[in-house]
Order: sequence, then structure tokens, then C-alpha cells
Amino acid sequence: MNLKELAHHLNLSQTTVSRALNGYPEVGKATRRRVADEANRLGYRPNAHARRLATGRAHAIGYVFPSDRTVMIDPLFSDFVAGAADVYTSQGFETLLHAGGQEDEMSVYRRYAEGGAVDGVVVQGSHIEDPRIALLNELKMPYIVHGRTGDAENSYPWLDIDNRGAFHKATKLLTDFGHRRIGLINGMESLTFAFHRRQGYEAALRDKGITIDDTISFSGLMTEENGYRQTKRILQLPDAPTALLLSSMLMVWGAMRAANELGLVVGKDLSLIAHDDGLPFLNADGLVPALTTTSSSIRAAGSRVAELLLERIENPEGEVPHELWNVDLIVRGSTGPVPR
Amino acid sequence: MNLKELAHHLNLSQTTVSRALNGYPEVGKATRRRVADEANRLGYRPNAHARRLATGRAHAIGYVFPSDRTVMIDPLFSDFVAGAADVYTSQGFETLLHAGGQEDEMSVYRRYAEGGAVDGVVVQGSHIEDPRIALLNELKMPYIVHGRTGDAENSYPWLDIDNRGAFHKATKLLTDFGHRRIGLINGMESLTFAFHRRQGYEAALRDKGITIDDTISFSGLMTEENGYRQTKRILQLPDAPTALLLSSMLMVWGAMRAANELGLVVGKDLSLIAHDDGLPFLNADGLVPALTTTSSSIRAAGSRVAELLLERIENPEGEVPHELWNVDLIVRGSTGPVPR
DNA sequence: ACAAAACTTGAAAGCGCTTTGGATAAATTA
DNA sequence: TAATTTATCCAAAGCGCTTTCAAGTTTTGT
Repeated sequence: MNLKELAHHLNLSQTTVSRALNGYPEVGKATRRRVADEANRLGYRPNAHARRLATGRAHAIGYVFPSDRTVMIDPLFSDFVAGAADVYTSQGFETLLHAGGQEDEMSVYRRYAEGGAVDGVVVQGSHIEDPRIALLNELKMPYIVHGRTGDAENSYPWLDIDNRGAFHKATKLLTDFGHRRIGLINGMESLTFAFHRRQGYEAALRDKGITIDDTISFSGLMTEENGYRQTKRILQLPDAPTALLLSSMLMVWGAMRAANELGLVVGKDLSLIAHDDGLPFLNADGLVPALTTTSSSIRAAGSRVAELLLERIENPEGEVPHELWNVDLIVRGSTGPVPR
Repeated sequence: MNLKELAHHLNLSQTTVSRALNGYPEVGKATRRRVADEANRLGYRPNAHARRLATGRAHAIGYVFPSDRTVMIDPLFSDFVAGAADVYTSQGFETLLHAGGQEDEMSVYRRYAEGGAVDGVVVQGSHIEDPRIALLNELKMPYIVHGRTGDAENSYPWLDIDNRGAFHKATKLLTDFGHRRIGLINGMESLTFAFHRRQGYEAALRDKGITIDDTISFSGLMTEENGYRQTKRILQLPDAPTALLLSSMLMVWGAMRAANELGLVVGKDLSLIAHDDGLPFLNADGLVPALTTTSSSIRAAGSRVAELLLERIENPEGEVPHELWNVDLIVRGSTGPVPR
């Protein structure tokens, strides 16, 4: 059942039927009803591709995953996309996923832009040094960055959480408790979020005149295993920290395991703060001790990024959005005064 | 830059250029080269939508997520999709994601089919009672099921892992070790995979003449929290199990926490076996004690499902695929003889 | 050398939709 | 009542590609 047939059924022109269905004003009220009813009765669905060809709008958003496998293993990304897909869906947009393959990220963007495959893209996993921004500008492809890059902040659209502030707050909580040796187990610091967290951490230490010691920090993949290994390594150092900052809930398990093995009680002998992205299968509040966290829903960020992108597509000349989300520090049982 | 312009540049017809670019045989060797070079030089990219409209093939695969949020929170799905996206990408197919929105799953399939949005879909999160199969058959939409449903097994295409066999093996390992009270902490048993696991578990118990006790089993969301709560509940029962089967690594942490709290040493006082889907951030071998698992990469399954679907699209009359993957039981340190 | 087969190329007709530029009938205004 | 507006509707021209059908050119077979 296509437009032509439907129009014929109704003894109307394609023009009128198309207009009636798409809510254009120049259609009689009665006619519009009749068209809608019949379309419904016959189960007519417009061909998505034909419509796209005719309108030049893809009605689709692209998510291309870093070809770098190590980044992609992250379950965070999927929650982020899930939050967004919801928004697109309800706006009648498709969500396109691109992962792997031999084609590199940049040329995927090229293809998307030049082939008109999508109306916009979301840049995720942003690096300090991120060539994607320049490329997308050049391609005139609407986009929005989740996170930030090293570029001037008012020069491109982004939404980010205040990682710097979050880890500053978290570190400050610890120093206020009297801790002076505080370790950091971070994500890969070529990624902006991790870089910012380190900045927040170091700034808070500097505030208190505490010297920064690289031996008690780590930057790498956020896996259970790294959580375990690094915690163990750091806690076995001669002048071991009394508190630890973790960049992901995924590493918490490992960290707690390590602490247990070393006979340390979390919340007493060792203070622990982790960043919680709100992954639905892992609840910081349910742990024992309940975990002190810096919390921000990555899913919500995904949704909001989606909204902003759609607005931008609708109105490319509108104001360039910059949203910095505050991150709550939720103090629970895993943090306490320095043991003594 | 479109076909017309490119053809004009080359002083050729669109026909010839199109053919040259798409590898049709009826094009002179020299011409083909010339076309390829020029297309490359000018950065010509065919418009995806136009091509789709002309060929009637969407060159896209759809993944629609269960509208049921409780199912969707699962990071397993994302790994499954990630594995597949890779395959599609390298075959020039797009991956479409549909999640949430007010439109229900079934009507999304309808729209996909009638609007020609995708060439095929993957049915994931299969239930025993699964109306999607009938719908897709009716729509004549190529599909493949990950998992199985209650329908006759040779009546629809599927790929599944041998969940029954896996949990049978796992349970048998435990009974061979002398365990007679074995608990099961399972996923939602309206989902086929969980249902099958229970079947395997119960069959193995019956083999040994052990009566099945529903109080030492659970079916629900596979979260850390449920792992913790249920383990704790079950282990505090009067006649508590000496061994536990878990349906997901995501619950292991909770289970171990519960065991620790109760002063039980995993691998000695309590044997633990979990199913490991190969999630990259959580490594069974790295835990302490290393976890005995039934292992099967969900990512690999995703890739294979993708391949099968593409074959099916290519040749819809071909043999209907049924693949049952064996699941390895990897015995590590978390299992041992019954304590005494 | 000539007919037949094998290569190459092109014009034009779609694919199913949107949208421009009228046309016609009804309502309004002068 | 004639001159405008306004409200409805339509024919036809694309959107950018693929593909059928036909035609021209070269090669091959005898």
C-alpha cells in the first residue's frame, strides 16, 4: 500500500493525501478525516526512504563508536545511548549505530555527511585532542559533544558533567576528614572526563598544600581487574593512602576485594569514593558499606544530549548550547575520618 | 556532488558511472578505472536514501529493545549488539536501534516492515510465549531469534546457547562434589534462557534423586543487589545450601558479599558457579577465588546472529538456521567438595 | 570478408514521496 | 452584481539513484 494506491482508493490526488497525512493546512476538514481514517484502515505506512529522499532529511541520528576497542568495552556508552534512543524514538527519529569495521571513525562521519545518512551525530568519548570537532564543522554536520575537548569551550556545542568539581568536592571531603594521602584510580586520561577528574583531585590537594604523588594514582581501563590490582598495589606501598578515589563503580568491587584481602575495613581503615554513573545493575546505596559517591546519571545525560541535538538540527543558527551539570556528592558509609 | 554531476564531469551517462561504481561487469576496464579515480578525487558519495529507494533494499538491520524497562537495563544486550554492529558495518549495513517511546514493540516491527525501513531484524530477549515470531512471519520480515521460544524449534530461525546443558553440567559438577543442597539464583524465568537454565538445574538434581526445593531458588532481575539479597536470604535458611548457581556475573559480587558477611569462605564453605557472558569489564578468572563458570561469549553470539541474518536476507529460501552452541564449564577455585 | 557474438555505452523509466505553481469553486467585499 | 479573497484540490516536477531496453562498436568464427 503506497501513496498512489491510497490516493486512488480515496479518489484524491497524492498531493492532497500527503498533505492531509502530514498536517498541512490547505486540506478540507472532512477530507482530512476521511484520509486519516482510510489510511488507518488500510494500514498505510509511508516509505521511509522515499520520504527522506524527497525531504532531504534523514530523520536519523548517528552514533559512531570509537574504533578503539579499549574504549568501547565500556557499558557506560550503552546506557548513554539507551537514554538517547528513547528521545529519538519519540520524536520519530531513528538511531543509527556504527561500530567496528575497517572504516575509520572519521570517514564514517564523512560518509554520513556526504551521503545524507543522518541529520546529526553525537560525539562521545571525547578526548582533549579531538579531531572530530574540526571535521564535523567542516562537514557542516550538526553535532553535539558529550563531554568536552581541548578546544575553546564556547566554540562548539557540548554537554558535560562537572567532573572537575565532582572530584574536587570528593577530595575535599577526604581532606576535611583529615586524610592527606589520597590515591586516585582513574579512567584513561586521554579522555577528557578522566583528565578533568584528575584536575579536580589535584586542585583540592593543592588547596591543602598536599604534594601530589604519582605513585598513588593510576590511569587506565575501568575494569574490575584494574580496580583490584591498582588498589592492591597502592595500598601496599610504604606510605599507603588512607583514602581512594575511583572513577567508576566497575572498579569498586575490585577495590573492595583488595581492601578485604589486606585486612582493611572500608569506611574505617580505608575511605572510598567512587563516581557513580547510575548503571542500573550496580547500586551504590545497596553496597556494604554503602558507598560515598559522586553521582550523575549517564542515562539522563544521554537523553538531554539527544534533545539538544534535535533542537540544533531544527534550528542550526540557534544559540550553541553549553551545559555543565553539577554532580552531587552523596556521602554514605564508605568514607570517614582518617584512622588512627 | 551527485551521480549526475559526476557523470557530467566524466562525459559519461549516469548509467555507466553507476555501473562502474557498483562493480557491474558491462563496463570497460579503462572506463571503470577512470570513474573510480574521479569519484575518489571528487569525494563522491552516493546518497543512501536514493539508493535504497531505487533498490528497495534498506541495507539496514533493526534491533528493537523490549519496551519493558526491566529487561532492557541489561548490559548484556549492549554487548550482544556491539558484536553484531561490527558485522553489519563491514558488510555495508546500518544498525538501527529502537528503544522506548510510546510505540510498542509490535507496531515498530509493523512500521519497519511496511515502510521498508530495514531488511531484517534480530529478536532478542526471547520469551517462551513470544508473539513476535508470528508477527514477523506474517510480515514476511527476515529475522533471527537469539535464544528460543516455545514454538516448534524447526519452525523458525534461531541461535541459542545450550543453557539447559550448561546448568545441567554445572549442577552435576556440584552433585559430583557431594553437594545435595544447591540453590539457584536465576534471571527472570519468563525469558527462555532462564527457563532453560532452571530445567538443566532441575534435571541434574533429579538425576541424583534430589528433591527440588523452591525456597532455595530465585528468579528476577540480574543485579548486584538481587545477588546479595537472595544469597543472604537463602544462606540463612534453616537447611541452607552448600552451593549456589548464579545466572549472571553481575550477581556474583552481591553473592560474594553476602557469603563474606555470613563468614563463609567461597570455594570452601560455599561453592559458587556463575554463568559468564564474557562481559569485558568483569573477568571471572581474575576474581578471588577464581570463579567456576559456564562461559559463552555473548558478543560472539551477537556476531554470529548477524552473519546468519545477512545470509537469510541474501537467500530467504535457504535452509532455516538452527544453531545450538555448546557452553563450556570452566572449573576454577570457587567450587569444591561439600564442607564437613 | 561477412555474419554472429561479445563488449560498451546511453536514454529513459521508475522507486514513493514532497512540494511548487496553478486551477476551480465557494465565500467575501465593495 | 462584479471583483477579490479564501479554501480546496490537483498535475507535474523533482529528490538521486538503479535498471531495463536498445543501440553502437569491436571481436570472433568460418
